[in-house]
Amino acid sequence: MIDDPTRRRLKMWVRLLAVVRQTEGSLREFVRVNHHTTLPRFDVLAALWRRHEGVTMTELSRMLLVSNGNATNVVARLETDGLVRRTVLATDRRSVHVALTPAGLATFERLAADHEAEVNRIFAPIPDEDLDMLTIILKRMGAAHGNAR
Amino acid sequence: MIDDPTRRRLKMWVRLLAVVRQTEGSLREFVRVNHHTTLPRFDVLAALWRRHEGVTMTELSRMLLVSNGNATNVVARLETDGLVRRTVLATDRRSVHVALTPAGLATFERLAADHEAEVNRIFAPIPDEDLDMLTIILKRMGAAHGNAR
DNA sequence: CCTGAATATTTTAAGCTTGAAATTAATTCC
DNA sequence: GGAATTAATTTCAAGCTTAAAATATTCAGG
Repeated sequence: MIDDPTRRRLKMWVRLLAVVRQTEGSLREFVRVNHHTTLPRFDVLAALWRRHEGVTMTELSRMLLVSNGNATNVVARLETDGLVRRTVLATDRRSVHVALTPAGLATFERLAADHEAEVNRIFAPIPDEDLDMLTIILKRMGAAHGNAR
Repeated sequence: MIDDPTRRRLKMWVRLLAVVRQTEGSLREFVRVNHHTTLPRFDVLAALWRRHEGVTMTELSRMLLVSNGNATNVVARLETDGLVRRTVLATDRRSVHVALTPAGLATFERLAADHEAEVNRIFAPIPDEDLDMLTIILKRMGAAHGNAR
């Protein structure tokens, strides 16, 4: 019972969740204090930066693993602030294309550099071997998720 | 630049976040469909189950890594449903003691068994070695977090 | 062409979450 | 003992998030 593999998986999940929540807490505080913004907004900007030609709302919500309604809200606020632009596609008027504005690009690039440095700071104590091993295992876990559904 | 250790840490974090979000999505769906409840409620019940003598609101929010106002809300809803009990401490009338009711205990125990099985199902493809390695690394990461602040 | 199914998005209602302000109680320090 | 500080919790406003319903558009058959 002590080494019950089911229990071991549960404990790993609890730890995984704890590490992620602590880290998210640190990063949330960091972007709030230093850039007056939030993680969901950062995530949207980052997704649009990676696909600088722009994406549809459906693509965006899949990239971020959030609901479509959620994406609508965050994007709407970013549009109000002039950081992203929404345009209805001429080829399919159901679809909405979202892309960074020049202001959004500039904002994100400032933000991203600091964010990366902060992530680096937070994980600095993790030895390189752990980091590599972790990345490999996470890659496999992501793949398993994809297959499971 | 390709093997920039800072970039490696960032990529690991992005993967970590993705795995956790996918898993949370699966678990959220699972508890919603099978038990008509949510993950935040489950988390509170689990924390109270682990400390069956009950905890104060402050302890609870620290255990769950959420804000105090958040804990107040979720606990208030659980109290309405008769799953937890709140009592002002006689020794310190500022503090509120929260504990499972018998109904809450019964509900949680049904829930927990299924939840554990689902976590097991989700992580079943992960080999035992990966699981052990992951647990060790996560333990170190948690410790690093503790030290960093 | 027209109707029905499928697709993309927004809207809605409810709940979750945060950070800050407000409230209440205990403690400390003259 | 009373004022000021500290501590525990709740309240509040704003934003985040989801699932489901509503809207609008496209597509596929007849």
